[in-house]
Amino acid sequence: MSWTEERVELLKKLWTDGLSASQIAAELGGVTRNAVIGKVHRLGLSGRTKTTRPAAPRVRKARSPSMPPRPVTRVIGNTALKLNVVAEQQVEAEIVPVRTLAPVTELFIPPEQRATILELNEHTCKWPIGDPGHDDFYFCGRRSESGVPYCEHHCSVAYQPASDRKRSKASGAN
DNA sequence: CCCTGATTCGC
DNA sequence: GCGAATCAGG
Repeated sequence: MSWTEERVELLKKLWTDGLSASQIAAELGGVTRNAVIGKVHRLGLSGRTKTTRPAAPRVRKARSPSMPPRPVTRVIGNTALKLNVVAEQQVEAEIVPVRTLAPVTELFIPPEQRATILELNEHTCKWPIGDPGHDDFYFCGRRSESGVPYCEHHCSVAYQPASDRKRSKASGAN
């Protein structure tokens, strides 16, 4: 493929939007990221304005490698009641499908990095994108550390500290 | 190993 | 001008 005026314009737009060379290459199709970078230099676009994020989004590591973070069930008073309390909450959790995280601005995932559920494995990010049941539903599918369910970006989203989320203060005690 | 952009150099 | 190969870095 050649650098038509259209493709150059799209390249300029995506580059100044802060997409990486490989993402742009995927978007354009028919070119490699090397080609994109080469073109960017020839156009004199290199050295993006400071809006560029540091390569990969830095994230804190998932705490315990084996055990995913989980809301702690606090037991006040007679700890002998603990098991019952947990059991009740689990039952409730099954019938109340809620994602309480605040809406997140999704990354742009190039189409060829996206994964269907059948393509997920221990090395792929399992972050769902879109609505299940719609045909535009897919999973992030980027590389994740072995055994870690999400890529770096979605780890940082999934394990976002509670202090960063919108707080819904429970009014009454209980 | 995954990724990033930068540079070189034969075509 | 183009882009694969390579380099340097996170």
